[in-house]
Amino acid sequence: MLAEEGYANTSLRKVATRAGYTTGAVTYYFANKDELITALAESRFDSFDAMLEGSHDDTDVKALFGRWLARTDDPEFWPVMIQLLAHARYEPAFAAVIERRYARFRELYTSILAAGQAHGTVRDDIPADLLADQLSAIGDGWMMMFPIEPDRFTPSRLRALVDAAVTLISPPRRAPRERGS
Amino acid sequence: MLAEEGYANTSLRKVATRAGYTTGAVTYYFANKDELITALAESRFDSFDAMLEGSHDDTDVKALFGRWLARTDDPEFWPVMIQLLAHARYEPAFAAVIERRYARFRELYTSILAAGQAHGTVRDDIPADLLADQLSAIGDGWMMMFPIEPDRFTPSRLRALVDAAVTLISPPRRAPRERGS
Amino acid sequence: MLAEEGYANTSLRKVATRAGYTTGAVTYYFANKDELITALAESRFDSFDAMLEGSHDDTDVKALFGRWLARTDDPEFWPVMIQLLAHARYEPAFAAVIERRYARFRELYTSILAAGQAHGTVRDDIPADLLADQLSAIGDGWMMMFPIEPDRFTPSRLRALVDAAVTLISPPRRAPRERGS
Amino acid sequence: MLAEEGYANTSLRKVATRAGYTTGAVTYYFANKDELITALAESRFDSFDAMLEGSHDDTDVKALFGRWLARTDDPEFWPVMIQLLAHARYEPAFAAVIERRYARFRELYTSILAAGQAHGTVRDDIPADLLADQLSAIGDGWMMMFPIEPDRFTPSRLRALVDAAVTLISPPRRAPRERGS
DNA sequence: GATGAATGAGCTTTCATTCAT
DNA sequence: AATGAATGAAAGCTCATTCAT
Repeated sequence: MLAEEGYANTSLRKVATRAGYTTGAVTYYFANKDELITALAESRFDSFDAMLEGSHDDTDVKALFGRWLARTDDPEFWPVMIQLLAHARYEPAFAAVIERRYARFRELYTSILAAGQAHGTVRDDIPADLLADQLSAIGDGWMMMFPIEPDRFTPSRLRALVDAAVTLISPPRRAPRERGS
Repeated sequence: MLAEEGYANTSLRKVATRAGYTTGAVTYYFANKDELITALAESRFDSFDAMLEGSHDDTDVKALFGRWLARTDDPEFWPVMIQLLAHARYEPAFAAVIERRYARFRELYTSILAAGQAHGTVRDDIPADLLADQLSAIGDGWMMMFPIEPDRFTPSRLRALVDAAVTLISPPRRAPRERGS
Repeated sequence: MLAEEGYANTSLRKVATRAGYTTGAVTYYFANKDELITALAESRFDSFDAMLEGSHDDTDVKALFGRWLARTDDPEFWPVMIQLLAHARYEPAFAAVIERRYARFRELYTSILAAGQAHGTVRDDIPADLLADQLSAIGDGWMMMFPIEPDRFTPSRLRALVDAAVTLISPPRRAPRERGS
Repeated sequence: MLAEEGYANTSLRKVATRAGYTTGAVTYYFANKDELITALAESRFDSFDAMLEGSHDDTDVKALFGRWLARTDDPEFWPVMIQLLAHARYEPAFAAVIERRYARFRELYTSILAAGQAHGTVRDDIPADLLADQLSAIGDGWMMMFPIEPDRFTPSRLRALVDAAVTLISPPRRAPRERGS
């Protein structure tokens, strides 16, 4: 519902009906709308965690991005996240959940990138935590535009974007060009 | 109101009251809520355009980012944009406005970056349009997290992020490890 | 509605329907249920004030009681007051209205009784303010039982109660009885 | 709950939670809300009866009033009674309980006052049953105002009110103004 | 004896919208 | 240009009640 109708148009009533229950049944399990939304957010982050778990001892940044992009398989995943993130600011308890979860992601990214720097597969002229922030921002930026312009995100364009991102964080190649020589 | 209360909590009533008018006055100027929100979006993009106008014949990418970040002076700017963008998907007429405006930005970015590549100030191993997409995504990603975790965006952190972004798109310096060999 | 159904069973919906309007029309005039109830209370006290106005420079306590009892003409008056008073405790703003209004009544009673004492028509072995409190309590006590046992309050019984109350506050008659002599 | 929140805000859910049970447990013992509230009323009247039992062969009206006022020790007693009485009208089965119980009280009062009249401790120019009604009304009147203006009912004011009530129903002393003649 | 799931109706309140004035 | 009255729908939520377990 969040993905299809947006937060503002998502009502307990509609959620209940869609689930084949009455409104009362929903409020029986979730004290209020906040709790319902927060539960949804936690569940989404859980599934996201599970995805990352696989790449835990991985230093392959490209594979990581690939998994992130694989989310576009489910055309609802990103739109849902956008609705949740956009609303977070106005539900402090909910914002706390997001802060906590996001912090974990950035830590993970940072450690992966730091490992990459140690192995020489990631450029080391920028601190790992800054690189993690940039990659995280790139992912969020894509996520934000995807619901608005899904057509721009063709598989080939996505591949090109991933390749470009990987190039950005790779160490400079040996002899880039005979510039000025 | 959008920034302070979020889209879901913004009503014509509240907007009218805050403006010192009655609800009827609002509906006199805007046929319906969509029109009001779309007008707001256009106005925001206009002010954004005006900002970019200054850097039109500019090839200094860092200055461009700086202007983008200068928006954090107005703590409402980014939150408003997030609310608008998050809602765009569910208001097709409104999404069209955003698509059109965003396309212009990316074109501008692309031309600036292409100019930079021609001058050798921007790396040319990635096509300018892909770089523009990445920079745009980075900006959007920051914008999205800012309303949720404003405290993370200290001036010094922002400066570090800008510097890192500039480093990412700069031409690779002579590979450091070649130096001593 | 208050009289017929009681506070707990009085809904804005029902009030609106009974008035031939929609719920929205009610909430247009009264921001919320409290305000509606408070407005009703004020109006009731106003009509009560008007009643007392007539006896302002009156020292005839019996006439005063008579007017109070005349309220039983409108079989709704007392039940409404009971509902309002019973609910007052749980609506502080509303309780304030009642406190203020009741204080005025007691002052008026006190001044009337004091005048009666000066004229020798009211016993003076009890301070006027205490007498006023007692009379006020008697009136409230009747009011409270009336809605529950209306049948007990026949016109003749009411007359007897008024006469008894007047006797209670009258000065002892000269030679009550040859008791003990 | 009745005392603290008022009848309109008292739900089976809240009662159950406060008792440490589920709603189902409440409906297991009480077929419906009416039955629960009626059971509460009976229990309250029982405890009130027990109080009166002690003064059964008592002719000391002052002591009787004293016991009535002692109820203010429990700041919930009167508010609960008010909620019950105010609601009685709208629950016929419940009103019947109150009628029956109140009738008993008045009978008791009447017999006590009649005994007092026989002993010369109570004025006999007003029939005992009317006096009983007045005293009952006074008690109810206090009870009604207590929850709204508890601060007015200081111990010393209560004592003064009791003394005044006793004076009201006492046999007239020799008329003071006759004294010196 | 008590729970937990669920219903269905109803509540107060808010809202976008309409329209006569 | 703007108000004020009113609608009608929907919102989030609460509630008494039922009933299988």
